[in-house]
Amino acid sequence: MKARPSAPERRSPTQQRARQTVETILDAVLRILRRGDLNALTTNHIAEAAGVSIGSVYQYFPDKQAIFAALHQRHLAEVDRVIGSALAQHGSSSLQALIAALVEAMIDVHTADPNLYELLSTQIPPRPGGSRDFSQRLHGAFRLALAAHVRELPPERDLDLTVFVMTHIVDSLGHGAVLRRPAGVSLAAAREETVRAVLAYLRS
Amino acid sequence: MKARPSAPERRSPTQQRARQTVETILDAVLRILRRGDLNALTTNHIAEAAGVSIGSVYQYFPDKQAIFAALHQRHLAEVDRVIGSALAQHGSSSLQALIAALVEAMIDVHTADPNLYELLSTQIPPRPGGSRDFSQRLHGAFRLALAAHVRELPPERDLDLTVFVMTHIVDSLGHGAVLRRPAGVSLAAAREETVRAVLAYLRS
Amino acid sequence: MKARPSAPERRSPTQQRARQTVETILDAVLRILRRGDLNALTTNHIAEAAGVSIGSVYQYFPDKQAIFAALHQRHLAEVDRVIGSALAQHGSSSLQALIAALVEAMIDVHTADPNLYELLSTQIPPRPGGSRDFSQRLHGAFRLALAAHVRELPPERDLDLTVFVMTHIVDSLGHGAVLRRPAGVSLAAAREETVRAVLAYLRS
Amino acid sequence: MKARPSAPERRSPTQQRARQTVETILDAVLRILRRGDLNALTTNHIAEAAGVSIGSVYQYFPDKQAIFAALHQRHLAEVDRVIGSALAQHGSSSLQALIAALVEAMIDVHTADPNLYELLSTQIPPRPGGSRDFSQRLHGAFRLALAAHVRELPPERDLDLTVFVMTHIVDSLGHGAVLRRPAGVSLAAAREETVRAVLAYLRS
DNA sequence: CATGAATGAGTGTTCATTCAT
DNA sequence: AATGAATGAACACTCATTCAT
Repeated sequence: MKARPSAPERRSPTQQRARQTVETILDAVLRILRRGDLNALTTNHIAEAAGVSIGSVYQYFPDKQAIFAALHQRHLAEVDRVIGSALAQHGSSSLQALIAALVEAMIDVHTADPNLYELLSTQIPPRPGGSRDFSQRLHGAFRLALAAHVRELPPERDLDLTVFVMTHIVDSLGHGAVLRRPAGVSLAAAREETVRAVLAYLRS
Repeated sequence: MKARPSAPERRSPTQQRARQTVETILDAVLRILRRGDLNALTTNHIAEAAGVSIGSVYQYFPDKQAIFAALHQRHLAEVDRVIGSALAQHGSSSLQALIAALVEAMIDVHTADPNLYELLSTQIPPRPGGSRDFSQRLHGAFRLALAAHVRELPPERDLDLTVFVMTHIVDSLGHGAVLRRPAGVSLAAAREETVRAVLAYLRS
Repeated sequence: MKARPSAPERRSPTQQRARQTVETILDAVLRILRRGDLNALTTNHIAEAAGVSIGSVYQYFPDKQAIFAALHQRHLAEVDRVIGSALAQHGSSSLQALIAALVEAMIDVHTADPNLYELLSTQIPPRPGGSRDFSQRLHGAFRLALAAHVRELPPERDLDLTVFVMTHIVDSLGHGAVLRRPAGVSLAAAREETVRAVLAYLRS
Repeated sequence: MKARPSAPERRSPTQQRARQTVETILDAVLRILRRGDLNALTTNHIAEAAGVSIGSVYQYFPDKQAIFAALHQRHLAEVDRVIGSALAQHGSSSLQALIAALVEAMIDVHTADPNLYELLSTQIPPRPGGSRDFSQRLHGAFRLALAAHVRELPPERDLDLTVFVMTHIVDSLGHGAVLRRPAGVSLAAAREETVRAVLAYLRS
């Protein structure tokens, strides 16, 4: 926020280093989550995994919760990016293609770090009134997505409700497809089936 | 152990008292969960909330996990009961009515203690191969349910896959309907919409 | 202590049963000690191993210590018996034979339950002034034993001191021979060597 | 980390402080042992007696056992030192003087903290094959000590066996002289008698 | 700013002991 | 007497957090 009169592309070294440290810490958490060692998610271990001192962690995060909150933000940002990209590529395709792209995108986001979403849902207090952050984004995306295909859909659908349902179907199946998939079910099949379920619901 | 020729329904006092204590402890956990105070789920607090000493807790549960495992069993038993009852009442109704009953039943089970299911999914190690216990029950139920309506369904559906999808839709929406329902959406609407989604998926 | 007018060999059933229970409990402790599971020496486990209820244990022993104290008494009684028997058999043999018999006897007593003596020495508070009970017995035994062989011994030996030293040599080597014997040393060799050490000390 | 060209004896403050804390904790254990309050040997009490927090104890010791293991090491190091010093001073004296010096040295080591050795022997698992660490040291010392006096000793003695016996005599009497000495026996007399017993045994 | 030693409230758990049955 | 469910003080240990260096 400080004035940068001359060198436009330069952040103050201070801020840059700080940003770097924050990222390092968040990456360390993801690394631990990917190892699946949920018991290693202690502040001291996170610091060690990040290669910084525990003091430095508390320099940037007021408490442990704040680390997860930051990850939540990063997650939301990625969801934004991924949805935006899906809309850009398939905005003028058929409804089926568009929905498929969105579903694929959402599943991808969640399959990259399957434990992350579970952690966040446990650790981030779901603020009363629904996880606004999250579904507002999907809300907007789906509104855009569906706008071009209104005629293919039954009229009089409550958009809030529809997005609520779609979000949960996609989340839950994307998540479950990675963590709880039964023996005989392939990941690809689970994906296709999710798309099928969402489309069927939309058209019903 | 005392002779009791006429009243056959009596258990030995010893076992009865023990069973009672176990139930008291499990109920205390539910009470804490309902209060939403997830941080109060310590063994000592559970004992206090149950009105028994910490020693009594460990008389019946080898460790903290075992408490949750017992709740898991209770939950599964209730799912069994509820599904069985739905099948009994609507076994010969239309597919729509049957599915609606099942969905309602499942949602009811989960809405009674919305935090419980979340806790269990976090604390009970999902045994490799999928949470067999749980979906096996739904599997059987749906198989029975669908058997009478095969003609209404598209042929060649993979039952494992179908149950996997349905289970997640019902779980996720049942759960989300209670915990994350957006402002403008009523619980009844969420239920109806879940039924609609499941039926649409089944028929697709 | 109750009058037994007619049946001379009969104790009162009450007392006999009590005595029996006490022995059962003490035997259970020895059994646990022989298994080497020192962590299983809890009152509850002792009761279980004895096949009695924990309540019964406290019927006969005011507290846990008292159990070990009773074992201590039993141990002392056995030492008495064994020493007496050695004196009876070898009272008129050579000094060497007598000492050998005493040492063997003492080692036998300690090797039967090597952990017991260690436990007792840890758990029984060594009353100030030396463990009178124990060495008093050896004291008397050795006094008797040595009396017949005064001429073989150097004059002017302090008997208290001599017994103190002998007791410790025998105890320590008898114990160590079982629990800490190095690889290349046989039990028999350790015994012989103990006799040698004691005799050498006595004659020095 | 600061430049310190002239004073070479300084350790990094980090390590020094840590080392200090470790020593403080170990000293606290000895202090408690000297008070004889064996029940106060809890981790929390040790921390309190050391004037550090319980957290600091666990910063340096993985568990309670490790505290005793560290004391064991310290004890062994002192035995080393003391034996080395005895050998250095009396290496060329008579066998009697040498043995006397060794015995005195060992007794001194054990009389400083008579409860320590008992605790260690109870708490440190005696690794199979005999407490190598310990007797190996005495082994070496005695081998050196005896080497110069072979002619005074009977030939064909098994060195392992001899050291085993001597070690136990010295340990047991050194220990007993402090903790279980009978009323009429002075500490000095007990020491002399131990030397006499060891020499008599060696020459037998 | 970074460090990491130090903190201590709090956790899961044990076990000697009591007492209603 | 005998039982064993119940008790709860105490234990070993963890971990989020602070602060002197």
